[in-house]
Amino acid sequence: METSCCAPNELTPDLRPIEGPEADEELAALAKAIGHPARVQIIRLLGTRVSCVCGEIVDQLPLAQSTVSQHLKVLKDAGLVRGEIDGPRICYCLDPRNLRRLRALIGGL
Amino acid sequence: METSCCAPNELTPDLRPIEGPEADEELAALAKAIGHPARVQIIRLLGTRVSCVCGEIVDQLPLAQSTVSQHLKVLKDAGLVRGEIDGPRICYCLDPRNLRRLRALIGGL
DNA sequence: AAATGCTATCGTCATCGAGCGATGAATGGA
DNA sequence: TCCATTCATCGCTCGATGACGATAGCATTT
Repeated sequence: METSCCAPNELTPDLRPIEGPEADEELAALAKAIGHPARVQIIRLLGTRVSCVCGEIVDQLPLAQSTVSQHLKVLKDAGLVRGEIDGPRICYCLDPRNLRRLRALIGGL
Repeated sequence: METSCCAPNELTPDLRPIEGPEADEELAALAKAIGHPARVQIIRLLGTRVSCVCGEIVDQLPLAQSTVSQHLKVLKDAGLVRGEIDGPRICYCLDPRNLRRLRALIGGL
């Protein structure tokens, strides 16, 4: 049915503090997840695609499938990317909430 | 003579592209440098201090002096921090230019 | 000249990260 | 039911990272 596989992009305000020990940990974790060129590329890919991508990412990167899967796991664990099962494949998309969170934290520096 | 040890904060516009392979590498490198809680704390410290700090950083962090020095080196290599010799000690300060650069790159995601 | 104080660097160790091929689990189609 | 496709996970190697104590370099002060 071609429903967008990505969540409805909730717009509730983010009340988490922008500094303090927890914010430091959070920022470090998010930044660490982006701290690799391949993962930056993945995020860019997911940003440009209107629909969410699945294994096309593997085709776009000069890396083995297992390696790309690892990078996706890192991004998913950091909360920057979500993956939803779509039949035999898995549909990845950005998590706009945590991306905004990252921008806010970086902006607070 | 208590001259501020930090450079004059030049305001020339940043013409570097915000996306593409080079930008990906650059963003990854900058993010990687921030990808550790201690380094986030260091950046925050340097941001709040009016004057540039030197070894006070060691006092503020629960880490050995050599470890802090290592983290400072990482931040310096990434271009986020500058260190200038000030007599017997070394004065560290943020590099506002590359901090802005980081914000721009993150904003471009 | 010698001593002190501040940082950087070195050596070491444990852990993590990145990369790959091979294997395994789950789904959809033949 | 069996096969093909898709993705995750395992096992492995190797280099990078984080942490520390100890040591060396350098400027100021005595």
